Amino acid sequence: MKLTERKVVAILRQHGYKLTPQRRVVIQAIASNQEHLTPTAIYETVHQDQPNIGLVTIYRTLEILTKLKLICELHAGDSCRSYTISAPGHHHHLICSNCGKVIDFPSCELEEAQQSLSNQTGFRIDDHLLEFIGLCQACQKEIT
Amino acid sequence: MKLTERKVVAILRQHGYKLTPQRRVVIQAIASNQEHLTPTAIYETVHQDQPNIGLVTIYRTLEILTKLKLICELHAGDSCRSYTISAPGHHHHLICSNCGKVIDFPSCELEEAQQSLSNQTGFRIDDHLLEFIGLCQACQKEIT
DNA sequence: TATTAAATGATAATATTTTTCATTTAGAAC
DNA sequence: GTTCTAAATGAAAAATATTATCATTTAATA
Repeated sequence: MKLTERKVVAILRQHGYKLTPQRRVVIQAIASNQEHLTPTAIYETVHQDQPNIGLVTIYRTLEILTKLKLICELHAGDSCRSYTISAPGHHHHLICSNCGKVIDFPSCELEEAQQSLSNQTGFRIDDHLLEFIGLCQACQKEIT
Repeated sequence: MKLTERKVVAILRQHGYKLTPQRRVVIQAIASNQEHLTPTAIYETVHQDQPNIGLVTIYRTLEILTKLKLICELHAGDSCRSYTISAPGHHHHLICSNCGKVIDFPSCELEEAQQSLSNQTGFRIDDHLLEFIGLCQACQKEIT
């Protein structure tokens, strides 16, 4: 279960951040969208409800939400920086390269690989980036 | 064993691309560097040998080399787009977050996970992005 | 309702990437 | 070696993305 809009809002507050209407719409835009969105796409979306919002505010909000791990930054595909609402705990993403839909999954079987890699190389491994890219069912049909 | 500068040059030619001095120095810069480099970093490096080279040429060369899979694009870390010389076949990267050093490793134990994920979601999975991020031995010492 | 630190928007600055086009050049043909 | 031609280059500008600055506004608290 991904975070809901309400929870994100609550956590933001718990961390001492003010809850502005601008932040609300940014969170809503991300949370209510199955796809991952670039900063510009988010800007265009929220601009409909909130015509005065500045792009800078989008960037600032994304920075905070990322820091608090309320949203995730995705890298695969065309855009090198797009966002989706976070699932709790350690997880990864499966992304549709056609429509951008994101599915997250918790299982991570990399612990072992990571350990042996660490032994072999002497690296201290802190983190990893894993994303799967493919076509969702709907897009498979659509494309054929 | 990663590709050597010579092999990259040969493959480039085999595919009908001309071998210009500019492309040579770009390849050399990437192949001879243990770290991963951003387009700008490559530009600054080659600029020493070849002061007239344009940044555009860097971008164009990187595009071709990536298409031919002679270099790999990395995403983790600060810069969302940097390059390292390619290892042959399917492989992934372990990156030092301090010095940028890149180690590649062939083992990929994701086939199984990928299959079960595909079954669960109905996605057709085409690709995946996996990078490990940590500190190399030298940097571990340096930092403490 | 008043207060204040935090947040915003406007603007500009900087960085990154792509496009356009006239000029140059690598490689093939002779 | 010379000629030819498509491909590649560099310069410049345009387009896009991101960050910094600062005066003004506002959410949260008292």
